Amino acid sequence: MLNITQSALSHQIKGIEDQAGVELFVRRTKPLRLSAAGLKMLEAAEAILPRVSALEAEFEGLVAGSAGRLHIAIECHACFEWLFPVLEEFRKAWPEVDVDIRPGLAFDALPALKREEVDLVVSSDPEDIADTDFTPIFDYEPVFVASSQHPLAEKSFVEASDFAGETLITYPVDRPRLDVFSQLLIPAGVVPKEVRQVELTAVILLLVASNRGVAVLPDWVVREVRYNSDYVTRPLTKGGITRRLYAATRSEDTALPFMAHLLRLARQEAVKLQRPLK
Amino acid sequence: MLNITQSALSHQIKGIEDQAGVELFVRRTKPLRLSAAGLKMLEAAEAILPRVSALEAEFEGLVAGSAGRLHIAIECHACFEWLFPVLEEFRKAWPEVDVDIRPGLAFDALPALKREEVDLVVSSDPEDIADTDFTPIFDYEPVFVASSQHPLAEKSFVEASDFAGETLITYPVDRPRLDVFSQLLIPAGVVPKEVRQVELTAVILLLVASNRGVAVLPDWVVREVRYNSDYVTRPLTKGGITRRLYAATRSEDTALPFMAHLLRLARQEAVKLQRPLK
DNA sequence: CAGCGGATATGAGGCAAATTCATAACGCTC
DNA sequence: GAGCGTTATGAATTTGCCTCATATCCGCTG
Repeated sequence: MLNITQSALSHQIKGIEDQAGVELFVRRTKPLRLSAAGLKMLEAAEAILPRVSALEAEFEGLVAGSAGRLHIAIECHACFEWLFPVLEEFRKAWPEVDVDIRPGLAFDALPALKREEVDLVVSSDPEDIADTDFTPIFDYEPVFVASSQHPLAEKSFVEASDFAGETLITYPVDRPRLDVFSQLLIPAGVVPKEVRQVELTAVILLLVASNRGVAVLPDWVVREVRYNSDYVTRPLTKGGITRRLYAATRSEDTALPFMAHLLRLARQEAVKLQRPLK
Repeated sequence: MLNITQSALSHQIKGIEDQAGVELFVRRTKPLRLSAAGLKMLEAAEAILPRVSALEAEFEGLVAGSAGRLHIAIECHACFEWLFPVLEEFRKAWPEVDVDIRPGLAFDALPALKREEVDLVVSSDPEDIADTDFTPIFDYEPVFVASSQHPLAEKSFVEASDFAGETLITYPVDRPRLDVFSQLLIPAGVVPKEVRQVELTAVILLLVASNRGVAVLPDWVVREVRYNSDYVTRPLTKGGITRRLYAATRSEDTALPFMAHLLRLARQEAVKLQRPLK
């Protein structure tokens, strides 16, 4: 059964007994029987060995591609909103994949990707990094949101200078990571009167509605309020600004079946987001 | 830290990686970091290794004599009654000892002792077995119990022939294992009119009280009903029969500290049993 | 960006540990 | 108590692990 000679097994048993300092078998009887200590060891073995087998099975699934890890860092703060339904869908298809969203990596996400701390980074700023692929997911437009009572509601579009006297409500991240700053205000050298940082999208909208400030959010975030008369949404600059969202992955992982599937699902979800909701 | 060269460790890691078929470390970075698979393995190790240490600690306690196993078989059916409080006491003193009463070994208990299926047998029939010690615990007297309404209540003692017309209530074990039969009826060649087997002592007493039969029980079992006017107790034969209860143990175990302690506790408990209750 | 230095990997050789083969000892059964 | 199946032991052999020596890799510094 063990593909080993009887002698080797006998030597092994003796070895374990010497190491443990106890007799594992009752030799007084014929045939051999487990002693009290032997039973304890059997108990332990029956707890441990399946754990080891499970680990081996997990590794096997890992090389077969049916299992794996998919820890996601999102630089884009609002992306949670569309990512979550995607992951819900994904989990059903790949139950063996360990899915997680890692918060607190909003910055420094790309180095973390290389260090294998995460496996996918959602980002708007592709860089030319070796062994890292940036797969486009969808385009979006950062749009200006204000209360319909706000003076800027009169304009058909807003520009950098319009922000000079405003209170701008943003997510709590560094300014260069925010589209308003990186795409509009920093290039124009404009600084808003005040910047207020708020964690939740719903709270930002609440503050905007009560005219405590203005915000810039991705179009798909504000699609829910576009037809709400409390708010107005306006393009940034005359033609609007378009940005592209990417999924950054290690090149070795990009072709992984579950990774490809996630990217497909993400693009699908994006299409749904563009549909005006009725 | 491991008392091993760096080279050996590197070889070991490679060996595990080859066997598991996965990379345990991310070599892209400096210093080395655990990969997803490596983290899984670490998780498993942190579950398994303490389990192994616990086993080793248990074995250590075993050889030190502070731990051990004490599985008890009782041939004598009623012995449960006095054994239980003894074990309660014992557990407090030897928390590391695995104490249990093994039912269903009422017969064949001594061979089970040799086979190390149990570690102590309570028996009234010492045999001369090699490597087996019989330590006396206490003497008792099997006494006749009947309803005070029963005709035999008139006699000052009962003898074998008195049982011929009676319904005898016994524990559900083979007749030779019952004191009435082995000590009285079998030698005299008497067979009761009927034998009814009942599991619980309390139920036996109930049936006796309602005059559905008579019984023979150890004196310490019936001490509670001795002064109850529903019952009478009478010696078997004029002088009464005396029996001795023994604890049978493997000779190698008899001197074990916890074993000696249990035997002492058992003898102590026996003294309490002999005291008439007030 | 070259070059340095610490960290990790590789290869060959030696040695200890595990396996095997041969056989002895043991415990049952008849 | 002979005979058989089971378990243990010892010596020879093989396997596999460790060390030493050295190569390679990677990040850092100037």
